[in-house]
Amino acid sequence: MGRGKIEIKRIENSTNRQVTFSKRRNGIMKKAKEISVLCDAQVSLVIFSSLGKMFEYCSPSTTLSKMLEKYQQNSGKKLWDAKHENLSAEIDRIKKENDNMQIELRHYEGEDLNSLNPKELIPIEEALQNGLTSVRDKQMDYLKMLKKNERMLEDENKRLTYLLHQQQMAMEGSMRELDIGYHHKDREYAAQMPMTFRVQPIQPNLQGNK
Amino acid sequence: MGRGKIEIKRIENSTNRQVTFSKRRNGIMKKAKEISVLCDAQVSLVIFSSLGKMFEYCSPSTTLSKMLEKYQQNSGKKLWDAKHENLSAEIDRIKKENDNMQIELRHYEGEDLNSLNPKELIPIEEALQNGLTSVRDKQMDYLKMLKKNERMLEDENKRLTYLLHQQQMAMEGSMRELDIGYHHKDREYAAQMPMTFRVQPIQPNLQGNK
DNA sequence: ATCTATTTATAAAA
DNA sequence: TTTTTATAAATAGAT
Repeated sequence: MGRGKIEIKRIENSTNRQVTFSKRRNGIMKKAKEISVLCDAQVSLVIFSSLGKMFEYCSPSTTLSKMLEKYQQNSGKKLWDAKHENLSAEIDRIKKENDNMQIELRHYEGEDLNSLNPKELIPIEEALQNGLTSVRDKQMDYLKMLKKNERMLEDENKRLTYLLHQQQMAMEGSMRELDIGYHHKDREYAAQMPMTFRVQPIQPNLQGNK
Repeated sequence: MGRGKIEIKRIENSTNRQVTFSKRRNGIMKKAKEISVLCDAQVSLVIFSSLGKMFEYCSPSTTLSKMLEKYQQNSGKKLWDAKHENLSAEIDRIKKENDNMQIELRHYEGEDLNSLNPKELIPIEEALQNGLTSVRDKQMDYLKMLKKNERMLEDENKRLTYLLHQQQMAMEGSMRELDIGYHHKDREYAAQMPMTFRVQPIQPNLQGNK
């Protein structure tokens, strides 16, 4: 339908091909619109040019998504279901894993044991025994740590008490030497001592080192 | 392009509409094929008639799925991603659940305890203790069942031994009465007794009743 | 379906 | 690209 008849085969001349594409694309779009209107049909048309440019038509009464939904129902073919199936398979796999763990947990918690025979009880008992031992070891560790901290605090306290006493003695001595007629009690001196001179207790590490 | 020009609006006559649909559908399919070949383009065309019948064309160099994949990339529009996202969310949810159970299991097995503080160890210890108690109770149940079976077997054995002895005595007695000159020993009579007369021990129930 | 008068699409040229 | 125009192709209405 033009000045000359053409064979239906790839147009080798790139420019001609582009021009023909443009014209025929318009033509096919127009036809798609027309059949939609004339015949009350639903059409979806997606075209990619050889250079990857995209063109689309979809009947106004529908959407591409709806069309594809119907397409799948109608044809039984799968469009995205490869992905869906991958995801679904993944879900099934994880759910199974989940169920197994759930069962294992319940067994550890002493439930659903009737479904097990005596031989199957043995590894569970062992695991529980080991777990219990580990947990109690860990608790013991914490206890030891607390005790150790306590001892450290006590030692530090003794050291500080000693230092404090020494200091007080020293100050009392120098006060007497520089006697200026006032006789203060020890605790009053202590109260007047500047903050920076007071002995600070170390901060005990109650968390242990983790 | 026909005997008369037509307006592009819905054809009210149902038969005409059907016929026109059929003709134009062929036309548009042909055009789709032609542009595919002539211009090296990729075309996907899906048509539903007003009665819901489906027709499809897709360039031979591609598939509808691939086209739609490209469509999504190109347009940024989402076709199926609502569904995908649902599934993905489901997967995430289950995976999280999974991880939590995994951690719980590891704790029960006495691992990764360093990430817990002393307060958190207590419920685990309790659960383990309870689980261990339950498992051992169950094992005890099985033991009791075995013992019970054993007792039953012993009782049955006694009963059978008694019956056997009684029978042998009875046979010995009648043999003497019908004495025919031969003097068989007891065990030889027993060996000649037909199978059906021999005492069968009951089959003990080693599985318990579950 | 098939025919065919007519409209429409478009190849080649500009 | 778009327009032009000669011609091929599509198709409306009839059969």
